[in-house]
Order: sequence, then structure tokens, then C-alpha cells
Amino acid sequence: MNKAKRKRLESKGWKVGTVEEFLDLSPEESAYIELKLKLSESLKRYREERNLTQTQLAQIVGSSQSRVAKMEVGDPSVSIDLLIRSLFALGISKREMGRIIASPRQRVELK
Amino acid sequence: MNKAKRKRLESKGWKVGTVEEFLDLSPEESAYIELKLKLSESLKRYREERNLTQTQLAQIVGSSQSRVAKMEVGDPSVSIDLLIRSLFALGISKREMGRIIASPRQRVELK
DNA sequence: ACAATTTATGTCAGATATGACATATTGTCA
DNA sequence: TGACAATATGTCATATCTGACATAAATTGT
Repeated sequence: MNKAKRKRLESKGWKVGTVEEFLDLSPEESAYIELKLKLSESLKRYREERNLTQTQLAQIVGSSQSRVAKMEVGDPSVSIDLLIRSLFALGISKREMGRIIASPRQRVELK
Repeated sequence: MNKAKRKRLESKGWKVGTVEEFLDLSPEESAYIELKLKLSESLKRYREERNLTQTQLAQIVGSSQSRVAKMEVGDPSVSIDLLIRSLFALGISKREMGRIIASPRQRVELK
């Protein structure tokens, strides 16, 4: 989002920022949650790119459709370990993994 | 390690490779374990750079000295989640985290 | 050598994550 | 619209991870 759009939104009473900023978390919590959400989103993206259903991915990683769904929606019951193992099972390189982890996340607008 | 050194070692009966190659793991397992070891090593490095004892780091992350020791030696009982949370607690940026994860690991020589 | 500090290892009770299952909700296509 | 596929949500028994503690081993300084 560019500065102009941000100003326009803020002048109309919107708050602009990351989810973590709204939830007012400590930097560590924030970084951790942000990372988890990025891994979630990436998993969904990579799976869809490969035209796999959640059930198919579940078989590949040795899990179940319901757990894959929880991974992709960022359910609090899923660990970063499982997300990372699933991404590796999809064949992503450690380089791509590094890129995912270093990348920024989407800002969000709330009224 | 350069090719000359590798050849010299191999001609003398050494085997050269990553730990994962010796253990003959699948690509996913390998990537996962490699990542865990890199996080371990990084944690130790960052802690020492900041001149903290394991006990002090344990207080910062809300854990115990023994668990910090386990993290740093790559004990199988520690999760990637905990390693990542500890690194963030030490204040590393997501950019550094990405770099750690994408980086190669040390090769090893065995007779 | 030895004392003090730091790090490593073993164990365990409680906490959290897991796959599996049932079922609800959503999406798609005729 | 309805049937079928895909995804989401709730629950649970079991597996794995956790901090804590004790104690061993290693490191450091004198």
C-alpha cells in the first residue's frame, strides 16, 4: 500500500496495519504469529499451484484433510514444525523457505 | 570446502558430505533436520555474541537452562517452534531468520 | 590442583500437538 | 435447483514437547 492510499483511508477513520499491530502483541509474539501465518498462506498457495486437494496433500505428508485445513487457516493448534514439514513435503527448497520467512505480510484495513 | 581438499580426503578413505547424507534420509527429513541443526547453531552463536549464559537466555525466553542446552545441542526433544521463538526473543529480525534458514550447512568428514 | 561457573544429560508430570473421525459449510457445475 | 466435491470445524485418545529438577561433565580462573 502506498502512502497516499494510507492517508486517504486514515482520513476516513480506517486503521491501517498488520493484524499483529491491532492485537497489540510483543515483538516476539508478533514475529512468531506473523511467521506462522505466512507459512499457512504459503502452504495453501503451493498446494493450489500444484492442483492438489487437501486430502491429497494430507496423504503426502501423512496427515489428515482436517489437519491440512487447520494448517491453512492458521488454527492455533498447529505447530510451525508441521507447517515446515508440509512445505518441504511439497518439495520447496530451503531457499524458497528462507524467502517466505523473510517476506513481509499483507496489511489490513479496519474501520 | 574446495574440490582439491575433497579429493585429497576421499583418496585417503574419508567420506565427505553433510550429516544427512551419511544418515541416508529422504529429502524432506533431511531438509527438516538440517533446518533444526542450523537453528540450534544459530541460537548458540547469537547467545554467545550477546555474552549471555544459558541460564540468562532461559529467563528471557521463559524456559530453563537444561532446555536451552538441549536446544543448542539439537536434542530430538526440542521443536522448531521453540527454537524460532527463542531466536525471536534474542531479537533477531525475520530477515536474519530467513538468511539462517536459506543458508547451507557445514560439511563433515568421516573415516 | 581446586573451587566456582557454565553447560550437558536424564527423568518426569503436566501441557500442547497430532491424526482420525464425524459432521457442517462452502464451492462447482449441470 | 440439487448432487457432488472440497474445505472447514469440533472433539478426542494418544503422542510429543515442555519447564523443572537433580546431577554429571566440562570450562574457566587462580
